[in-house]
Parts: sequence; structure tokens; C-alpha cells
Amino acid sequence: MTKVLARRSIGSVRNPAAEEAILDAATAILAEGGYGAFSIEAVARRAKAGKPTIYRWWPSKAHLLLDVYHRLKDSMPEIDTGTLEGDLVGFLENLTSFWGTTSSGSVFRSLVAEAQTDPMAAEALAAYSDARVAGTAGLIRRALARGELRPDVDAEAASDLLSAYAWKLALIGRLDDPDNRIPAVAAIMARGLLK
Amino acid sequence: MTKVLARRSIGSVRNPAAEEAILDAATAILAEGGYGAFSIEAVARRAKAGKPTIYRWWPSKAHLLLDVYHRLKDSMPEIDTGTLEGDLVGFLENLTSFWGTTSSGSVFRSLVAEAQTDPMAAEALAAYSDARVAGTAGLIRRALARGELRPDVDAEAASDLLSAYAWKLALIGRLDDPDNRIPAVAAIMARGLLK
Amino acid sequence: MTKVLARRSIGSVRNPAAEEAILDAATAILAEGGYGAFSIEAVARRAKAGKPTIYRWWPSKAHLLLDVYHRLKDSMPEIDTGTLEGDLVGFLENLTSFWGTTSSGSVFRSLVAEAQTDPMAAEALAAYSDARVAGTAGLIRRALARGELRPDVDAEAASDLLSAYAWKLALIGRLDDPDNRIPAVAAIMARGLLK
Amino acid sequence: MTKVLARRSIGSVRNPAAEEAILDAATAILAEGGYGAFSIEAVARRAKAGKPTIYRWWPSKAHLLLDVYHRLKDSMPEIDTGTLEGDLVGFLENLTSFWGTTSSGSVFRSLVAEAQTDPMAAEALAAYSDARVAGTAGLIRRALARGELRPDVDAEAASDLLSAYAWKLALIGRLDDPDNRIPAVAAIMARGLLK
DNA sequence: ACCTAAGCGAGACGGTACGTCTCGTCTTGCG
DNA sequence: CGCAAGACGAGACGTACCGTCTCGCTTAGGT
Repeated sequence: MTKVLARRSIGSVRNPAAEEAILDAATAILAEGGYGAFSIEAVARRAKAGKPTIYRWWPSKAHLLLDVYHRLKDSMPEIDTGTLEGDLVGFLENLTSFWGTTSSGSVFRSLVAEAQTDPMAAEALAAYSDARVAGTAGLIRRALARGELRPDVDAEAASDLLSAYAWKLALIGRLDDPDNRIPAVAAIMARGLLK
Repeated sequence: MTKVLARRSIGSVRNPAAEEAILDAATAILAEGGYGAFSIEAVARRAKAGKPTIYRWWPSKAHLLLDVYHRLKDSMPEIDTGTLEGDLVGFLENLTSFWGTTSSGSVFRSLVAEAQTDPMAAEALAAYSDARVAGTAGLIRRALARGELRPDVDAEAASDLLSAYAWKLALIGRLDDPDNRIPAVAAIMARGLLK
Repeated sequence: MTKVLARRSIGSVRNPAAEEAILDAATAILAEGGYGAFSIEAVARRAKAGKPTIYRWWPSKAHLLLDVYHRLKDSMPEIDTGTLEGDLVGFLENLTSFWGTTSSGSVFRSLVAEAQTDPMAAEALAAYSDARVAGTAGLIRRALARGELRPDVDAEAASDLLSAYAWKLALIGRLDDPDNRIPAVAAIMARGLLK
Repeated sequence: MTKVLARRSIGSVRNPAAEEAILDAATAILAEGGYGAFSIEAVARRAKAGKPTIYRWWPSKAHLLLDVYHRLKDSMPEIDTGTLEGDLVGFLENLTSFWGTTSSGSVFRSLVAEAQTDPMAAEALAAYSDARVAGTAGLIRRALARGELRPDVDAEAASDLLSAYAWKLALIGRLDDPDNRIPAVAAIMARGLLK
């Protein structure tokens, strides 16, 4: 490790090293202690950053949580198994395993918790949900384009319902539960959508 | 002036008046300020109760939240429209309107938030979910008994998925959203379950 | 040393042990580092007290400084040499030596500094000055009663002027200066007061 | 729009416009908010100067305070009434009125406060006191030269004592107090010095 | 006529202290 | 023994300044 000097200002401009250190610290804290351990003080301490530096760039915990989450979620793979039910199962298993095995699960749960306190976080969460629903609707539309589905299918509703199940698993701490009902849920939805 | 005397101990036994005052105060605080305003201090202040009295009977915020929630949810009506899709729509509309128009929505959201911090609350929330899933599964089983459904339908999975959608609406603050996708979601699920 | 347990609340009443620990800590900090080192945080840290405990009983730094000062100044001896000039010299030497050799000098200087910032401290300082001026005026009046002084002497003015010189020595850090002008000042004042 | 261009560097040499703007800002802040409002940040903000520009030329608050004070005190008139007691009263009234009616009083009080924190400021204050004592001693020496005074009078001690009273009035916020004891103090000192 | 050196504004940086809030624990004194 | 009351140590909140830094720019003076 080549760390020698403490981080410093690099002039009248945002220091990317500080930003990275802060996001890393926040990620680590959420991974290790969850939302309960996540405080601006703790992040500052761990990142060896001043609190004002954090507040300068992330006016609220919600902003920081969102940034942390977006940095993580880029690593989630797309799914395309060729069949609708395979895609549905794959999506749920992908997402739950992503949440369960990376720190992203902690981050997501924290974001939901924060949204129950901070209206701005609530808005951000809703916007995030919308974006994800629109994204995942592609999975449905692909099947629609293949002619597998009833033509009156509401792709957004299906996508919304699908993600809702993943959310619930995350929020009650059952991401790793082998008895989860992912196959049965996917089966119900697949039958509800197919011709 | 007929100032009512302060509540006192009624001997070495739990005082129901204190319990009621505390639950009332907690309910009111959650209704008015949501989870952010909910603190043991605030409840004690409003109920004119000592903090130790609260901690004596509710060892954690989660316990208090659960008690508050259970006192409220008794007022939710059962649903039985005679058809599966009607029941599904009715369930979702009942639940979202119950959460949206009473303080129970705030309480539920607080419970979910608390569960992201406090493992005991998480367990309690999971147990509550299980109980509700089992209860709502009755709705599916009634249709199954009427012979409307495929015989291999997983009633718990269906019930779980159904409630997941209501949870998501609550958590992103869209209980009152007229553009929610309840009809489409119910349609997908109904088609997935019917013969 | 028999310290075993941390200090605790002793019920719904002020804990004298906490008060003493806080005043001790404040005194020690002022003695060691002067006004620059004196912060509520530092006092809390050293006294192993919570900040709210300090703010509960001393709403501002000025209050705490005053309490610390009053606890110290009880140890200052009275002066009575029998002659006016002896009393004047004795008073100045007593006071400057008291300020110079105990921590009270630091405390007094801090109080003056604080008074330049906090109007309440300024008022307290003025009130303290008035009390001391009235007290020290006794020294003049004794000589007056002995018939040594001109009958039109203003005892308060003399007392005020006398203390002003001690203040100045304290504020420019010359309490211990062997070249101070105490004898000459006392001589001028004595001649100005005697018949 | 004819927005005046911001101040710039005028090459590798100190910019007098910046210096003036900074001293003006500091003076104004001290006049308006006293020592409590006086911070390098506030001065920089008000002068539209960069903080390093201030730190470059005034390594500490004390330096800046001294510069501000010296720029102001030039406007204080000399006193010469022809009689000693008149000079003593005139000196005290001049000084207290100068401090009370211009911003110099705030500056002086700030300097004293700063001296209780910063040893360099303390030294500067002592040096300033010495210079003023020496200056004011001239007033005594004039009377001495006129043959009015006892030949053994210590002019510096008298001057020191005189200014001490003005300091005390300033520090307890009684510059404008009509009940101050200036006449009585001057009388005591005059009698103590005269033949 | 170029080039270097220094001053300038701006503002980010790691820190520390501010005064307030809530946490969960404790003890008292009354009933 | 329950109860209201409230003090206690702990520590997070979000803000203000501290003194240092680096930037991009200006201009003056030496070459």
C-alpha cells in the first residue's frame, strides 16, 4: 500500500479521491453494520473525511445512499433465457442473489428505511422504482414481441409486480431463504401472461 | 378547576390506563409525523408517562410498533366478492385504502423501517407477514374449493405475491395514487391462477 | 483510588458528583490551557460527562466560568495592615499573587474574554466588579473611620481604580512581573486619599 | 451592465486595494457585531477576498486586529488643558468617548479578548500598552516641568494607572455610563500627584 | 518580447466545537 | 412494586470556522 500523505484539497474543485473514499466507507459500513450503523459521523470517521465535506456534496443521508446504490447496481447482469418463465425466475434469482451476496442488499434496505423518514428519499426511491420497472418491462416486451403473450398484457404492471416480490423478500430478510416461493411466483405470473 | 389528577401506580400490577395512554400517544405520533417523529421520548412526553414505564412493557420500539399495529388492524374488513379477480382487486383496494386513510399505513411503514435496523423487528415483521399470507391464502383456497382454479395452484405463493404489491405501494408512498396498477396486477394474477 | 463505577443518575435530581466533576474539569482545563483550551466539549470529555448534562445546568460558557471562579475566590484572604498604603499595596499584591499562583487568574482572564463576546457574561462581569468594588471599599472606609483620610473621599471610586490596575496587570499577562508598578501606584493613591 | 470587475492581482506585489478592502471589512464587522462576529471567514466574505490573501499578510487574527486598531487610533486628539486635573479628566473622557463613539472600542475590546487566547496577541497588547503608557506619561511630565508635582512622582506608574481605569470601563461595557467615576478618579490621582 | 515569480479570487479539504436531540439506564418519592 | 419525573453518559445531528492546499488568472520585472 502506497498511502503516504493524508488527502488534501486539490484546489477549488471537488476531490475525486475524497468522493471515492466517502462512498467506499459508506458502502463498507452498510455492508458490515446495516442501516443502524450508517451515520454521517461514522462515514466521516472511516473515510477520514470531515463532516462538512460529506454535507457539501450529499445534502442528506438519502443522497449518499442513492450514490452508493447506483455505484453498486452497475454490476448486475441482464437476463435473457429465451423463455418467459425462465426470464421471470432468472430475474428474481438474479436480483435476490445480487442483493444477498453483495452489499447492495443492505444499501437497498437502508434506502427503503430512509424513505420512510425522509420525503426526498421517498421520492428518489419512487423514481428509482419507476426506472427499474421501465427497464424490466423490456423483459416482458421481448416475450410479447416473440408472440408468446396475450396482446393486452400490461408490461409495466407485470414488471412492477415482479419487483415487488423481490422487495418483500429483501425487506423481511429472506433473500437467502431456500424456501422462498420464487418458482411458484414465477409460474403464476408466467401463466397469467402467456397466451 | 377540576384538573384531573395525574395517573398513578395502581399497586404492583400493570396499569391499563397507562398502557392505553402510551399506545394512543404512539398511534397519534405516527399518524401525525410518521416514523421520523416516532421516538420513545416523544411518546412518553405525549402520554405523560415515564420512559421506564414504556421500556418496562415494550423492550424496544419494534414491540411498541407491533402493539400499535395490531390494535389498528382489527378494523380491517374481510373480502368475499364471489369471484377470484374481484377478490384480488378487492383485497388490494381494501388494504391500500385501509393503509392510506387510517394511521395504520404510517405504522406499517414504520415497522418495515424499524425492521431494517432492529433484527427483532425484522423477525416480527416476517412472522407478521407469514400470518397474513396464511390468512389471505384462504381467499385463494375458497376459489380453489369452488373449482375455479388449477389444482396445482400454490395458495401461499399467490397470497405472498399479492401482498408484496401492496407493500411496495405503501413503501414508495403511492397508496393513494389513482394511477396504481391494481387492476392490471389483479388481472395478471387471476389469469395465472384460473383454469 | 477507589473509583469503580461510572457516575450515574441518582434519580430525578441533580447529581452533586457530576457537578463537582464538571467544575473540577473546567478548572483544570483553564489552569492548563487557558481560555483557548476551554470548550464545553473538552470539559465534558475530561469530566466524563455528557454535554447535555453541562448545558442543563450551565446554559452558557459564561455561567460555567462564573461558577468556577466563585468556587476559587473563596480562598482569597482579607487584608488589614493598619495603614492605608500598606492596605493598598497588600490588596494589589494579594490579588495579583492569588491570580498568578492559583488557576483563578486564568479563570478571571477567560471571564473577561468571554464578556467581550457574550452580553450575559458582560453583565455578570460588571455585576461581579460592582460587588468587589463595594467589598474593597471597606478597606478605604476603615481608614476613613480612623480619621486618616480627607472626609470627601469617594471610597467606591478609589476601590474601582485600585482593582482596575490589577485587572490591567492580569490582562496583559504581567501578574508575575517583578517590575510592576504596584508600590508606585499605591503611593500615588495613598497620597491622593490621605489628609 | 457595467459590473465593476473584481479585484485582481496586480502582479507579484501586494495589492493595496485588497489590503484596504480587508481592513475596511474587518473594521465594519467589529463595529457591527463585535468580537463574536469577527472571523477570518467573515472578513474574507465581506471583503470579497480569498482567505489565503488574508493569511498571507496577517498571520493571525491578532495581527489583523492590531492593524485595524492602529488605523483608527490616529484620529484621537491630544489633550492639554493647562492643569493636571483637567488633563486627567480630559484624557479619560477623550479616550472613553473615542472608544464609545467610534468602532475603536469594539476593536480594543476584541484585542484584549484575543490576547487571552493568543500569546502573540498578549505580547502585542502589552507592547501597545507600554507605548501608550510612555505617550501619556508626557502629560504627567508636562505638569512636572511646570513644577506642579512632587518631584518624586513616577510618571509611568501614574500613566499606567490612569489608562487601567479606562480599560476597565471599556471591558465591562460602561464607556457610556454617565455614572462612571471619572471625576472622582481624576481627583484622587491629582491629589496624589500634586505637591 | 518572452518568462518566471508572486499576488489574487475562489473554494475544497480534514478538523474541532457548537448547541440540540434521542437513546436506554438509573434512582427517587409517592401511592 | 408500579408509576411519573427527570438526571445521567453517550453519541449523532447539521453548521460554522479554523488554517492549509491547489487551481487558473493576472501583471510586473528581469532577461
